[in-house]
Amino acid sequence: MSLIGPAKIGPWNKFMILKSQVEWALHCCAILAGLPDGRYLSTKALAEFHGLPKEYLSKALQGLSQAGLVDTSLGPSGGYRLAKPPAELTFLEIVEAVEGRQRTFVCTNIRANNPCRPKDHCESSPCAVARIMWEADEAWRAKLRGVKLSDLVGILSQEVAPELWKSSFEWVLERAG
Amino acid sequence: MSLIGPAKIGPWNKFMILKSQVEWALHCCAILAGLPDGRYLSTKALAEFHGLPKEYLSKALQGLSQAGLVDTSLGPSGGYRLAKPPAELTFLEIVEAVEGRQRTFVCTNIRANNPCRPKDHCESSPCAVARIMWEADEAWRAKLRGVKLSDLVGILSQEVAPELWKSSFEWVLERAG
DNA sequence: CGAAATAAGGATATCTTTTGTCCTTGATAG
DNA sequence: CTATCAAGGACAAAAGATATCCTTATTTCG
Repeated sequence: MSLIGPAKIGPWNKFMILKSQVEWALHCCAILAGLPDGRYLSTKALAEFHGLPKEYLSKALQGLSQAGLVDTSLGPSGGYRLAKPPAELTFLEIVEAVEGRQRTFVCTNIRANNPCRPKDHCESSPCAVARIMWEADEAWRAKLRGVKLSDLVGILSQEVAPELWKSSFEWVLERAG
Repeated sequence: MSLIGPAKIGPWNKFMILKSQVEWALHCCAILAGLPDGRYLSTKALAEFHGLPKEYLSKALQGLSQAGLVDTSLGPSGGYRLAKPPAELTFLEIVEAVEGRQRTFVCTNIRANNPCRPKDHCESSPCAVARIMWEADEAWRAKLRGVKLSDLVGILSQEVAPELWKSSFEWVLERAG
């Protein structure tokens, strides 16, 4: 059997996908980057601004907090702010804070099941297949490590319509404690 | 709140992960690469060699078949063989045949929920966040596109113990139709 | 021709992960 | 003192991954 052209897309249209919380966290950090010094923005405001479920967004923000990327404050006028300048915060840090640090390829070492293999056989190094897949993972990480939050803010400040940029800034300021 | 050092690993130790079928498909292709011209190896043999559930492995091989990476043959002495030389078959092709071609980052365009946004507002270009994430995806793909199946075979032929290499080859030959 | 082996693939079951809600606790500002 | 906040535990629903079983059409071999 053979098909002409690229793979027929059957049940295989679903790919490994990052959690939606990663998208949420990145957008939230972009907003926090515009916050004046010493002020905080609450989960409620961030959820409302992005049209997201507040309780679930909270889990993503807790991830950022546990990773030390944001500072938090309790009580009225509390919320989140960045723990360091946007120029020192990378995409990779944000992604990993929410999604974790595990590789996308997990080696289950199926070479060990080879029936020709002596029982006491011991592998010297990780499986070659895994090493290659891990290199691709590292290329992905390297790319994200090279992008700072300040880069995103720079792009947005050019792309977003000036009126929208301004009104959004004011919207946030009204709610920042 | 702040924690010293890297992210605390809580429930976040699970990362987006490729299907185990990707690993299986790569190892199976490595075996098929050593098959003499015109011969086929069955799902049954591939499953037994790698210690995998035959019926489920079959789904992965069907993915390879639908993508045109392997040829199949029915009946006794039937099975799979590569549809092209190992030097022309990339890791990316194999991974995508099983896992699909979708990006790891899905943009749900949450910027559209911005309450400051006019209702008739229309975006010119994809979200900047998505574009950055997609560049990382492309770096991952580029890396896998650069690795040929023949590269893997080359590494394995050097790393695998010569006796094991030889006995495995013979094991496969005995079962190849 | 008939029997055995094969790939293709549909139907179904189970387990894990993702997504989301609800509630309690302790801290803080006004 | 009260309202508001983050942290986080418990729980539920939906989606995806990991299988297993069965049917169908095809091919080889005796």
